[in-house]
Amino acid sequence: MLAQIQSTSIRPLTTAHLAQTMSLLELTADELRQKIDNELAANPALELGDLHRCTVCHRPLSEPGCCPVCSQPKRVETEEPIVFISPRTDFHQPGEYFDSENADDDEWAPAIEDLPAHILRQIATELTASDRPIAAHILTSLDEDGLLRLPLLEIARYHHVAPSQITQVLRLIQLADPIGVGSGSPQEALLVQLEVLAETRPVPPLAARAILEGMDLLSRRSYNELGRLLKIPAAQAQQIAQFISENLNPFPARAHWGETYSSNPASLAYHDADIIVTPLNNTPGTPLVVEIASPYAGALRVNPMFRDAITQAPEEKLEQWQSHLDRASLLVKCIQQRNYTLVRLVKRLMVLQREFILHGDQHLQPITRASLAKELSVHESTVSRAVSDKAIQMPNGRILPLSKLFDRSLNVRTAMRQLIENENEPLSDTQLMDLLNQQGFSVARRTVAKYRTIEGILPARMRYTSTKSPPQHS
DNA sequence: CTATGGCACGGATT
DNA sequence: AATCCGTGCCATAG
Repeated sequence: MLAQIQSTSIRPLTTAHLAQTMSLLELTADELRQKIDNELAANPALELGDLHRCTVCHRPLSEPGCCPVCSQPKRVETEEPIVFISPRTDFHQPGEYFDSENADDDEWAPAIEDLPAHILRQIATELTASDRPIAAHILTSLDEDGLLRLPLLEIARYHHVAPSQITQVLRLIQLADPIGVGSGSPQEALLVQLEVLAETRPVPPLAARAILEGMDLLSRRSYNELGRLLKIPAAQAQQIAQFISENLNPFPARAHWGETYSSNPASLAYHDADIIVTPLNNTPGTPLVVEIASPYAGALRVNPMFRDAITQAPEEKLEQWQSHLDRASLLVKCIQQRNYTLVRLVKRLMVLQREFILHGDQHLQPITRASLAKELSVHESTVSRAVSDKAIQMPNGRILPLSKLFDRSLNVRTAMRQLIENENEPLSDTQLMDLLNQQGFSVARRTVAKYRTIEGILPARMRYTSTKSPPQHS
């Protein structure tokens, strides 16, 4: 990589160059692709060479040879993450990648893909050949809210398969990124979201029943009636309703739910994950495989013919050509710099947050951008730029903002939630504080209260009724 | 009197 | 330089 950087240098770096490197760092993969596309169109000195492909799986690579995954199929002895730059953002699947002859390099995914494509890409690897047309059928039938208004039986009949297979495919879709998408009703969507949410954090025990039985009451906000239905105090009913409205979304395709029905198209734009992490295999010490999306990586270069031609440039064109050449080489160089920084940063991040990635919120290390910057001996703002606006896809398929890996208090909050979840009698903030301090989290009582409200948990006094009332489960 | 929420301050983060 | 976050102090509710 370093050799490549040096080989394209023409004029020495200026502060303007550095500025561009920094601004590139804060672009997401999609934004970067757009910028490159613009530059490609405007600058004849820049060209797109052939993509390298993995010799085994044909996956596009930024460097010639075999991709890091195929070349290390059974490497389990190291916890060192495998981080590499990928020219595309697709999920990696050895052997099942594009056939090289069918791969249409001209047709890249659009910068902002539509919802069906977004979902399909997430679940593509889990679909069998016979599932594919079904998934396509379902995805193209989604309405604008992300709901499926088509009877399942109809789809089953159309494809001549058992309804159970349909539900199986549908299930995959529902668990994909706008969670709950493809559900038959807002109700169902809420339930799916609730279920997924419950995997990582406690949810009010009666929330499922509230959705199932009291949907109309929820939407009418009649908490008293809801309370009566669930045999709980109205205050608690309201708490549940609040939880639902804050954390769940009956229309998965809409980014936000609430009074603001303003159909804001920007909020519907799902952007790709810029980073994708998967465990290489399921053995305990398995390395993490991390792809960093960087469009055209390895293919973008300065046109060598253009460079040669400049020696014979007509006098009046010389200045313009030279500037084209400079711009082109600068962009290439800056992108390589960007990728290099990103790789280093992500690599370190993966080591630090390995437990979190594999085992969830509780294991998140409260690291700061500043500390990471120090370790990598770069400026803090560099880390800040690199992290901002980017999204990372976790092994479970969730796409979350990269900044979540820098949450200072998530681990404490999850610990606190668990304490409350397992409590026999409501614990006061002070008691919670003591317990948390025992676990090594030094937080003040006042802070516990803050976290509690952040998590939408009622004060101990109000929780009393909920614990004492019928211990029903759903 | 105890448990919480509000306000504001200082230090960390961006 | 602006902003966010944890915390202490104090008022208030129960």
